[in-house]
Amino acid sequence: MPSNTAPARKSRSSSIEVQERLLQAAAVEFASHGFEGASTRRIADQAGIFQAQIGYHIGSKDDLWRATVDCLFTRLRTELDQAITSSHDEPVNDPVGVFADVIRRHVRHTAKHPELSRIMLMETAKKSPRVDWLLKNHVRPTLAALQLVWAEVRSTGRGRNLPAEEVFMLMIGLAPTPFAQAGLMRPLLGSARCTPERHAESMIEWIIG
Amino acid sequence: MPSNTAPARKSRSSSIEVQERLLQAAAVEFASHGFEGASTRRIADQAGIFQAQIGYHIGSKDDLWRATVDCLFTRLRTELDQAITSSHDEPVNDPVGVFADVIRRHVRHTAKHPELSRIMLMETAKKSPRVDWLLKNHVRPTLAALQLVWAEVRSTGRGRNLPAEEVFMLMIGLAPTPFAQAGLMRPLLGSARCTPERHAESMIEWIIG
DNA sequence: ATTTAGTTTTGTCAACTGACAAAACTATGC
DNA sequence: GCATAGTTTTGTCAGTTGACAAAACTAAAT
Repeated sequence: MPSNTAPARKSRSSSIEVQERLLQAAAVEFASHGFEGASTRRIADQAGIFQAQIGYHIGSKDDLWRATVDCLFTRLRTELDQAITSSHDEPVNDPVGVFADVIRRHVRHTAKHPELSRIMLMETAKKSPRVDWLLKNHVRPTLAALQLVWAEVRSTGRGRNLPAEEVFMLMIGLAPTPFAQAGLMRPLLGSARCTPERHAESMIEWIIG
Repeated sequence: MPSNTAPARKSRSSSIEVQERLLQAAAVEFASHGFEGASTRRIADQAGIFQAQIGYHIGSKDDLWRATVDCLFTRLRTELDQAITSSHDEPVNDPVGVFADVIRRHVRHTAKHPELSRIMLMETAKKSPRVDWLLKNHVRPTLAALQLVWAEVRSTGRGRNLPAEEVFMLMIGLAPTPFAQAGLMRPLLGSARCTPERHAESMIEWIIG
């Protein structure tokens, strides 16, 4: 690992920039080949660095996977939090509008960055240390935040009569489908129906009604 | 490849039996590691044969993948066809009941054999020769059959006002979620909600209403 | 100018990958 | 009993994998 002390050295390509390219390339590779199928050499090539630098900057292949998911999930969480926390500032309280906004942001984000959905799709077949880590550090915290919003929606009497768990399944299972399985879905549904905007409105209808 | 002529020889373990074990093992391996991550040696070990026999009985790794998907999809199609064709014999015509039966069979089958759903999940991220082959030989024919049933449902005035394409997406995207992503979904939703029966009824409610 | 910490580059390692060749084996047909 | 077709077993091939070691390099601190 790089500098753990001192006032941050400078370097030929600023270490941070290297890590960014690395995590970006890793996301694409893990998303298209899964953890085992992914090659650290291909990732390094794509990032324009040497394979051994992965070990230096991040660590093992497993460390790289976790760092990649950390990065992707943080970006998603930031996006969703904008819908949730911004509502607290407003005087008017419109939980339904907030939840619809969450759905729209989630779908848009999934369409623009299908990597996270695909990585989760591939690694969550059965219990594993990686899945446990994923649940503990990212999925459960995110869903806890969503659950609060959904409870508010239900308390206004609006929204379909669905338990929060089913809403989560609809969001996790359905939102990425047209984009994370684009090779199958685009020929099947047509490109028009695989638009984020259109898919988001469908999902709002299904979940909120 | 084995006997292409003559009255089917006998052998130490009947060639057919070897292929069955092989395809079974291949399904599990491809489903858990994807095409690239799968190892023909692990598959052979699991089937209790030597790696070189794969080449003899089936062919290349790619041939093995296609043979595996052929086998899995045929089994699914047989299951679904029982719901569709059996209704033609009956004097009473109840498209809604038939479609609900299709959903129940699909969900049950996906729960019992998650391998096909997982293989499709992993390989259909983007267009590829394998995806083209999958669409042409299996997905499109199956969906064409389903489309007829859905049209009948809609013509009775029942069933939600959804285009067939969205119904397909719901079925393909949602039916496998609790089982093909069991490592994520069971801890999240609880085992009780991951029952095939319960999930099937939820899906019938979402699709037919 | 020289030390020092951070970073890159090159090289190597055993383990594994899929494919192929050829030998060994086995049951059947004649 | 012997040839034959079908099947299994063993061995090998070049290529790739993740990890590690060490050298080379660079920029800042003294």
